[in-house]
Amino acid sequence: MPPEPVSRILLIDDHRVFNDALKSLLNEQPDLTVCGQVSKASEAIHAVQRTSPHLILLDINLQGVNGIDLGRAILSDFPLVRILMLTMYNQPKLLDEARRVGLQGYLLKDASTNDLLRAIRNVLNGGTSFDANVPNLTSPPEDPFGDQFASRLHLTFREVEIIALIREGLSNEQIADKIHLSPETVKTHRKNIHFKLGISKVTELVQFAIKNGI
Amino acid sequence: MPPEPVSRILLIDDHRVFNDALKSLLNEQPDLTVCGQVSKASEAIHAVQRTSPHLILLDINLQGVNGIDLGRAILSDFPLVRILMLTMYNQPKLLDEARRVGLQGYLLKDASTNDLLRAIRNVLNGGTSFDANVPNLTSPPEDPFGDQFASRLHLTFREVEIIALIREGLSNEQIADKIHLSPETVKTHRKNIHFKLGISKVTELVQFAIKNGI
DNA sequence: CCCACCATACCGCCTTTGGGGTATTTTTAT
DNA sequence: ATAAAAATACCCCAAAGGCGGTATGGTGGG
Repeated sequence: MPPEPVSRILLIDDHRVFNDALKSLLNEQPDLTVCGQVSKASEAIHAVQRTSPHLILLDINLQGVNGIDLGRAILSDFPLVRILMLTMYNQPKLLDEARRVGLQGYLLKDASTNDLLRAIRNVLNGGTSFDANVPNLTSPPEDPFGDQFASRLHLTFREVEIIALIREGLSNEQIADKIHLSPETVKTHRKNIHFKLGISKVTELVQFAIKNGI
Repeated sequence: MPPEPVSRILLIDDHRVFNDALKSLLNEQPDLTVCGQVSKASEAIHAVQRTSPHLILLDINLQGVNGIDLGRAILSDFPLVRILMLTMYNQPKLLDEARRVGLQGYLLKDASTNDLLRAIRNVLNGGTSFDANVPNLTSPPEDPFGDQFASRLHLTFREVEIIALIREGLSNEQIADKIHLSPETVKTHRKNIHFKLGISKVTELVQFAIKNGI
């Protein structure tokens, strides 16, 4: 076994109803660490920047601000962070919105600690945990779509397709031939991909592709 | 479990002392198959070309030709094949030469079938089995050096270093700055790397680097 | 109906890679 | 001591990628 990497978790919670139990739970896990905690939405972005968490546990009820909006804001600045939403309300509409925004999970605060821990690990492993009854779709990266990175980063079908071909080592020209496009169009898609992923080089793109199983 | 890929093994053996027992042993393994057998060094290269083996079991005592020289010749044409040398002689000098040439293992013919099988699987998994007493260094890719792909592909220290930097997304210029070289030198190393790996694009290089944990 | 998004395509300009060389110095192995 | 391998560096030229634009047809939602 390698030395086991530690995953940093940031808590964003207004009420603190949940956090004491949660924190002692997390403290028992050698591979998980709470890297910070904020209670105001205004501090959230800064905290993310400061602590570079792998996972954010986000309370949906922050003063005034909608947790989902905050989630979206965080993701737009830090597209690679994974966010698990905690809520007291089992509202399909909110769940759906969370999913659309690109969060990795939505679970009820009355979930058992076991369920919670399972959800956390699941999300850290690249899966998602949605639904009010915390059914953990133990799904490592598989299909680019369906709550995967593709929708999270707003990648279109064409873009994912082209990422795969770039990863295979094809040039713009070859890609164009293969899917019957102008090389110029491939270049355009490529520019958009770079923009969406916040990268600028093929090397970064290949790494992204491999990490996400494209 | 995935459908379990079958590994092809090519035997190059002059004496056939070993092969009958060996072949029945291999036949019992569902995931291993003997894809060919030759007894003359002159046929070896052609057989490798024809059968694309994953592993070659190479007798060190071929008529006239030194098995190590043959191993070197095979590797120069097929750098990705893995070669396990079989010998009756426990000669540290030969062992050392085998290692330097880039073979993955050197083991005595009187090794137990268990040891042999262990060595074969080990080498197929990317490890090495050297030493006369068949100590299997059950080592998945870790350190580039120490009988890993680096020596197998004759990559030098500088080259591995530069592969790592390329993978990180640095340009020739940036690499040059970082390790205090001329960009032209970095280009030269890069050309050599491409030649040794038989590739021509960064994308392929990044994939190689990730696969080998550089 | 309009707007946002997607997919398509082109232009120009500059940087970076890739492939072909050659050459010198330093290190290592025999 | 000497030969081989590694590391350094330069040349030229072509190919590919990155970055800045702009533009048009299609589609789907409010």
